[in-house]
Amino acid sequence: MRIGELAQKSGLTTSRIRFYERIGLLKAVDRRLNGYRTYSSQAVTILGLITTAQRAGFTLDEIRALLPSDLTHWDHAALTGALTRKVADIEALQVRLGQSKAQLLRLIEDIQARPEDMDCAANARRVLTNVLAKHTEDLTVTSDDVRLPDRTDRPLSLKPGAGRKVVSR
Amino acid sequence: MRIGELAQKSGLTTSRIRFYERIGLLKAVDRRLNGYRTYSSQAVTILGLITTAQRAGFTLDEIRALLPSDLTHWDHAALTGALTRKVADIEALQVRLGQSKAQLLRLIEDIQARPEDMDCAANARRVLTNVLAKHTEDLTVTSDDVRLPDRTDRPLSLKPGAGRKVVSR
DNA sequence: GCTAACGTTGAACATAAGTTCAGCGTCAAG
DNA sequence: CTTGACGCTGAACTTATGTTCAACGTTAGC
Repeated sequence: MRIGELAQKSGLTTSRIRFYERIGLLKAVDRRLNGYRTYSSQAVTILGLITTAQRAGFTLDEIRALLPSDLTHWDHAALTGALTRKVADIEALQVRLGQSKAQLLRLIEDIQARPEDMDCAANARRVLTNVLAKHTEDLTVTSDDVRLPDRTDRPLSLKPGAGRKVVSR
Repeated sequence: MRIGELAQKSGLTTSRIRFYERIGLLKAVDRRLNGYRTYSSQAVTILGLITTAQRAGFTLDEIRALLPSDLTHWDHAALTGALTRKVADIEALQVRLGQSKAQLLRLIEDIQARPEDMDCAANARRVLTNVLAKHTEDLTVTSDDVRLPDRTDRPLSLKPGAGRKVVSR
């Protein structure tokens, strides 16, 4: 089939399919004499796998490292290893999400719990102090701490090495 | 204080502080006659708030929209609204994380549950079919469905509008 | 033979949140 | 007076995941 049909069958755009080829992720492609790409029905499966893996939190680089050229011949060890690590990543993120959610809920309550006799400015200071309490602790500790406190100070997202970043320098 | 001291006190880099100023996020800055930036101790608080909000999943744009120029004068309604929406975003992501994790665990089990009498190729096909089952359903349904199935087909991350994307076109 | 739909390419653009760099100015100590 | 640390600017670069565009080639139907 040509690229348009593959796009339709896989639900991806043609630009995305060409992009995957360019970065070496989709190698199952041939060329007709006129230069048109041709795909077998395997390509649909591969694209399905790619988007499924993406949904599960794998980057395209990770997927490329795991996807074999022959779909019937996987690297079992690497695969289950990567899957297990991804589960751990997810669990770590779940923990952080729970903490963030709890902090937000506490904050919402705290804002609404302004004592009748307190003016807004004072309330703001009170809430502000509470919000920054944990962070400031971190800071004062960090300032002459040797082991970094695991970098929880970054946006919430499921990135490959989200936990243990080794700054090679 | 000058920028270096603020960087040290806030734990951010000077480039990051200048960047925040450039994008209009940190307005609490004055200039000496020599061109050097000067900050009050409020700036430390503001930077602390910014990184705390970032950790909780707010983008810099969102933070800019919520941060008042006067820390004692917040927009209560906008703030609690944003906080509540962020909690909802987190809950949505928690659900997706749970699903992804469950799928990965199922997949790991499935890979290891290869029947003794089945060769690797056949096992690969079996597992592959299972993995893609849900996705293929989605696809066949989507093809002539009116309401989009809520775009769960994208990487896991906590982005502002992660749930309900309105394509204005 | 024309037109519409499809295909090709390379390059540029988009986003978010910064970092890095070159080239220059300022300031305090020795 | 020199040196080193600190500061300034604007521009370019980074990462990941694509999209968009212009300019051109191919093919099928009429």
